[in-house]
Amino acid sequence: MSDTKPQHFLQHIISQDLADKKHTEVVTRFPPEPNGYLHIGHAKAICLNFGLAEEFGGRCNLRFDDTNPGKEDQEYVDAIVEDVRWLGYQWDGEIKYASSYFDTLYEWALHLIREGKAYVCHLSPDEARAYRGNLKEAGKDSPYRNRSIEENLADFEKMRAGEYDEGACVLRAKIDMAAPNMNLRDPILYRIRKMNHHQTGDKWCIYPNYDFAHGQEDAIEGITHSICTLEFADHRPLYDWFIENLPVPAKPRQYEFARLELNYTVTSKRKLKQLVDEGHVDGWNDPRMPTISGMRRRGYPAAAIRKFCDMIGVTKAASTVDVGMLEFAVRDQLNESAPRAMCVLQPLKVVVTNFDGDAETMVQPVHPNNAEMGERKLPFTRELFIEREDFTEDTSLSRKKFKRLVLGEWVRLRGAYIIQANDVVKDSDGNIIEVHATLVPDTVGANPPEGVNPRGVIHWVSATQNVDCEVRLYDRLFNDESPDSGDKNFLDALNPESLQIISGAKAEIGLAGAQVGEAYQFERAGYFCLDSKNTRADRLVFNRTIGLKDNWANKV
RNA sequence: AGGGGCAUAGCCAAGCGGUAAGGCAGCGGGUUUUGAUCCCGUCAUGCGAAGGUUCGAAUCCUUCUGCCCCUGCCA
Repeated sequence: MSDTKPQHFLQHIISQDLADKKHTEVVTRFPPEPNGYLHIGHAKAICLNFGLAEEFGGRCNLRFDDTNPGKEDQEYVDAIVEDVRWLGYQWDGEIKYASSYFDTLYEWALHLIREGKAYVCHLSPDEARAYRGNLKEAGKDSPYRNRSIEENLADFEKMRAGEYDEGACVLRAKIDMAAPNMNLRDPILYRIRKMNHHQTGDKWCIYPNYDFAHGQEDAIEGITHSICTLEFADHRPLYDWFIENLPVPAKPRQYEFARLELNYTVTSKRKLKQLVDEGHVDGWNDPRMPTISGMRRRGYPAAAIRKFCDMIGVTKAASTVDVGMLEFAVRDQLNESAPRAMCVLQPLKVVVTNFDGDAETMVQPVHPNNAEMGERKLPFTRELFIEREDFTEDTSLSRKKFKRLVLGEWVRLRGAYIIQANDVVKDSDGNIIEVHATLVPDTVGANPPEGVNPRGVIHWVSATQNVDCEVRLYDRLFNDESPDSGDKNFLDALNPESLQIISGAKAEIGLAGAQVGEAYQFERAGYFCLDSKNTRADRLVFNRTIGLKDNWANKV
C-alpha cells in the first residue's frame, strides 16, 4: 500500500525526458480557439497543461489558436482569459496568439513552395473532395500539383494580395494523395477568408489552417510537450512533417490524451451554443451549464474543479465519468471551506409561548470543525420560522423515520433550545399556519432533562430578525444519462424541473452581508452562493450549488 | 490488407513477469446539537475472448472480438 499518487503516462514521459536530459525545462500550453466558452472538458486540459508545468517547475502558455476569423470573437477571448485565471492558473508571460505568428507562417509557406513541397490548387471544394478519395480508396493528384515553383510563388502572392475570391484556390502541401491517413493527402495550408480578424484586423485575407499553424506555433514558443486530445493523433504525422520540413527553432512533440465526457451532460460547443441561442438556459453562465462560467456562477469552487480533474486521471481510454464524482469534489471542498448558516426555505411560524421579552442571543461556530473560522450570533425570539416540512401532526411516524418536530413531542433547534410542540393554528382551509410551542429551560448547549427526548435537530430563524431572500434550486439539466448519444435529439432529454425558484425564504440575519463569490452551507439544506446575475441590493438571490449528501432519502 | 487509438468492478483508474493500489458509487456499523462531516469494515480467485511461452502472465507471443476517431477551404 502506497500513499503517493501514481503518475499518469504523461508524467512518466516528462520524468523520463528530464532524466534523459532531452529537455531541461518543461514548456506546455493551453491553446483554445476563441469560438465559444470553456467547459468542464477544457478544465481538464487546463489543469493538465498548467498542472504539469507547475509540477515539473516549467512554464505554461495561454495561446489563442485564432486562425479562423469567421468563427472567433473578442468576447470569447475575454471570457476564456477570465476562466483560466479564475481556475487559479497563471500563464507564462504575455497571452499568446497564433495570429501574431502569421508573418512567420507566411514565410514558411513560401519556404515550402520554394522547396517544391507546396502548391496553389484551384480545384473547387467539391472537386477537391472527389480528388481526395475516401477511407477505402486512394485519392488522385490535383491537376495543379506539378505547376512550377515560380508559378506557385506568383499565385500565392496573388492569393495574399486579395486577387482571388474566397474558395477560388488554396495552398496545399505536396505529400501523398494515396496515403492511408487522410490528413496526408495534400492537406490545405492556407485558405482565403476576406474578413476582419479580431486581432489582426484587415491585414490578411489568407489564413493558415490548424495543421499548418499549431506545430509551428509550438516550435516558436519552445513548447516541449504539446498535449492535445485523441482525435488529433491522426494529425501527428502531419505535425511532424511540418516540423521536419520547415526551418523551425525547436522540435516539439505532440502527445494525445482522452477528452473528458460526463454523463447527464453535453459538452459539445455547438450544443451548448444551441442551448444558449434558443433560450433553454439563461446564457453561457447559466448555473446548470457545464461551462466554467456556469459552474462559477453555480458556486462550484475552482479548487473543487481542480480536485475533480486530479481525481479522474489522464489516459488514452475514452471514458465517461459519473457527474457524481464532480459533485463529490464540490461537496468535499465546500464542506471544508464554507461558513455555516441557517436559512428556512418554506417558513412555518412557531410561537414560543413561554418565551417573553427581548431576543436572546445564541452563539454558534461559523464552522463546526474549525474553530478558527469564528462565531456567529443568532437572535432567538418569541416568534420563529422553521421549515414547513420539519413539522407534522402525524404522531404515528417512527422516531427513525421522522427526526423532526411532531405535535406533542420535542425537537432541538440547532444551536438553541429544545422545544415541544403543543398546539397548531390552522386557516379556514385546514392548512397549518402556526405552531405553538414551549421551550425547555436550560437546554441551550446542554443536554435535556430526564424524560425529554428530542427526535432530532432542525434549523430555524427568528421571525422578526432575518433577511428575506429568493432561493434557486437546480437539478441536472438533462434526465438522460447520455443526452448526446445515438440519433436522439438532446433537447428531448432536457429536464423540465432543472430550475425551481423559491421566494420568501428567510435567512439568518448575518447573511445580509453575503458577498458574491462566497460559499455558504445552509445547514441541512445544502451549499449556497449569491447569484452574481440576479442579486441586487434590495433582493438577495441564492443559488443552491449542491445539496448535502443524503443517505437517507432513498432508504426509508 | 484503409489508417489511427482503446479494452482491469456500476463509474474513473494504478499495475510495466512474482501472485489485482486508490477514488467515486454501493452495502454494513460507530460518532455526531446538520438525516452532513468524520471514523471503521465490506466490495474483481478476476484483468474483452481463446490459445501459447514460463516455475509463475493483467503484464510477453498469436489469433479473435468489441468500442472510439479520421473522407471541413473547422479546431
